[in-house]
Amino acid sequence: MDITPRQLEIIEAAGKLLTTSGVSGLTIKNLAKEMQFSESAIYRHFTSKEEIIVAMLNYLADSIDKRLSDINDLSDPEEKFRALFKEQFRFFRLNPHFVVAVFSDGLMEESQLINEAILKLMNVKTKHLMPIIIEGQQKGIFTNDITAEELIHMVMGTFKLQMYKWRIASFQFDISRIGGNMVQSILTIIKSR
Amino acid sequence: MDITPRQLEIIEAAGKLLTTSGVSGLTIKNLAKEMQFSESAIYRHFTSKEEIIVAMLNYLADSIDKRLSDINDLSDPEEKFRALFKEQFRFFRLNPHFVVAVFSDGLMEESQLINEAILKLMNVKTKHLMPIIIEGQQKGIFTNDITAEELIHMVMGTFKLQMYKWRIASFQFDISRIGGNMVQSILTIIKSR
DNA sequence: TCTTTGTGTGTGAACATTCACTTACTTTAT
DNA sequence: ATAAAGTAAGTGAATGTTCACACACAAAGA
Repeated sequence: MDITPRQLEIIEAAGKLLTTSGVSGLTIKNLAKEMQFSESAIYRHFTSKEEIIVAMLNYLADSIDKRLSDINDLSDPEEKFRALFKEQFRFFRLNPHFVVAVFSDGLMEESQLINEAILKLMNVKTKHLMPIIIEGQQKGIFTNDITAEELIHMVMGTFKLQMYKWRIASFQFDISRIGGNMVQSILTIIKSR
Repeated sequence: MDITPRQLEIIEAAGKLLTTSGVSGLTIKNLAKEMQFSESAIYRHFTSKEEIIVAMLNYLADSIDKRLSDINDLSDPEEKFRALFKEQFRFFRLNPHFVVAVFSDGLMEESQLINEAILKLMNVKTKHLMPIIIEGQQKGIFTNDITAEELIHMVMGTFKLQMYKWRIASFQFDISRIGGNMVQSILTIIKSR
C-alpha cells in the first residue's frame, strides 16, 4: 500500500487535473502532459488508470484520517465539532482539487474499486463525527430529539452541499469563512434549547 | 421550446439509460438501440447530444415545477413542507432515472448549457421551498435562530444526500418511507422548541 | 385524377477524434 | 552490468456527428 515519491507526484497531478478540467479532463494524455513526460511513462508507475484513481482516493482518505485524529484532545464536544470542520475547510482550501474527487459521482460508475474507495472516504468522515455527536448528546449539549445517525445525515448533507456550492463557484469564495458560518448555523440548530 | 412526441420518447429513453447504465451509458449508440432505430435517426429530432440532455433537464424542471405548484392550497406551513417532500419522493420513485440526471455532477462539466440547466433545476426546488420556510418562520412554527437561507441550505443538503444514498443503493429501499423519516427528523429539529 | 413537389423519418457507411493501453527500444543511475 | 525510468509509435475500440440516399405520405397543380 506504500507509495513512491513519483507516484505521489502523479497523484497530485491527477488532482490538479480534476480541479482544472473535471473528471473528463483526467486522461492519461493530460496526466502525461502535466508530468511533462510521455503517456507510456505513466505505466511505469501504475498499471492502469483505475489504479491511479484508487491510489489517489486512498491517499486522500489516509490524509484526512490522520488530520482528524488530532481533534480528540479537546474536551468540549462543541469545540471538537468546530475543530473538525475547521480542519476540513482548511484542508480543502489547500487542496481544492480533491473536492472534485470526493464529491463527483462521475468517477463512481467507472469501476467497483473506485466505488468502494469513495465510500471508504465517506466513512472516514463519519467515523470521526460519530463519537463527537454521541458524546454531545450524552452530555446534553446536542439535542436528543433525533438519533445520532439522523443528526450525522443532516450535518454531512449540509457540508456536502456547501462543498458543492464552493465548487460550482470555482472555489472563488473563502470556504473557511463561509464554511464557518455554516458550522455556526448547524450548531445553533442542533444544540439543545 | 415545445417538444414533439418523438422527442419526448427520446428523452424518456435517455432517462432510462441513465438509470440502467449511468452517465457513461448515455451514448448516442445506446440511445438509438433503446429507440430501436439507427444512430443517425436521433439527429432528425435533436441537433446534438447536448440538446437532448438540456431538453431532458428542462422537461424535468417543468414537470417538477408544475407538481410543486399544487401545494400552496394547504394552510399549515408544516403540512406544506411535508407535502412538498412527499411529492418529491413520489416523483423520483416513479422516475428514478432522473435522480441520476439531477444529482450527478458528471453531466455538469460537459457544457455550459447543461450546467445552467442543472442550476435552474435546483432553483425550482428552492423557489417552492423558500416561501414555505419564510411563512413558517413568520408564524413562529419554524425556528428563527438562523436565517431562511441557512435553513434551506440545511434542508436541501439533507435531501440531496438522501437521494445520493438511495442512488448508490441502486434504488433498492423504499424512498417514500425512508424519506418520510428524514422529513420528520428535519421538522423535529427546525421547529421552534 | 394523375403528377409533381415537399416533408418527416428512417438507413448504413464513413468521418475525425479521443480513449486507455502495449510493444520495442533507449537513456540514465547505481 | 543491471535495473529503473523514459520514449516513439502504434493498437483497437468507442465517441459524436455528417453524409448521400430511400421510403411513405400529404398537399397542390395540371
